[in-house]
Amino acid sequence: MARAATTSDAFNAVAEPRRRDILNYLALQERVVGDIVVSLGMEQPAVSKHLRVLREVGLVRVRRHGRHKFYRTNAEAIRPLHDWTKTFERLWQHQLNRVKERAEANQKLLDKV
Amino acid sequence: MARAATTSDAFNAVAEPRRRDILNYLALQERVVGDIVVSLGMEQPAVSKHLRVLREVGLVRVRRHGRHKFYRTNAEAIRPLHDWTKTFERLWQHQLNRVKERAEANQKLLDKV
DNA sequence: TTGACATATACCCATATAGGAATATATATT
DNA sequence: AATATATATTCCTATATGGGTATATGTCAA
Repeated sequence: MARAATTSDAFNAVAEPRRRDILNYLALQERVVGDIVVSLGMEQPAVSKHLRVLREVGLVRVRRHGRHKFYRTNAEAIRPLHDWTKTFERLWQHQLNRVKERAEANQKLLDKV
Repeated sequence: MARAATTSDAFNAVAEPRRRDILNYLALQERVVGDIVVSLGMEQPAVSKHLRVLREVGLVRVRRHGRHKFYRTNAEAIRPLHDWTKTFERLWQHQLNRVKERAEANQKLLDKV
């Protein structure tokens, strides 16, 4: 089997860095394709292709106005990613505490020397 | 160019669902490869290959004991993912509020009929 | 040393990619 | 109608993938 399609879910879609760039850029306000091309310095076909992937997994929404198309990030589609990562939040806090505690213990030992 | 390597960063590594399964499984306690094979019902070589990818991007840590190897999730490596998704948290809350408000407004109109 | 057990790697293959260049489609303007 | 503008699609290619099967490596036990 090959790798799962980029369009199979949000996890695969956002694995590509340029697509995350696009999502960041479209987060605060909707933008026209040409703006993305200029602002992110990518080729226009590349932008269109990335937008297609993002649209297919629901990460962006489109609105047509004449010959322009306004894209915007659909934050709701990022939520599954957030939810999954969040299940580990407690763990890295715990791991950080252990590192911190050990560092402090070592410091105490050093202080005695 | 082809797709970025699965080992290029955590985003690409966790795009594969079975690797997320493994990370979930190894989150609470370290486990031996054979346990993963049995518990997740995968072929042993497949597990080893997934573990290699996860290890290369720092998502798991290994400890050898005799002929066994204990793997555990390194939650800290998931943090960049969490941080990125978190920047959109405010947005989907906002978008949800808008949906809710509109629903309530529509309900009010219906009540008058 | 030989054999059993645990894990890792090598090899094969079908498949999807991202980028680039060229072209197609759709809409507006004159 | 003809042209310009905005966006999307097609075609090409090099590359990496994940699964399966077989095999290699490493370690323990007798």
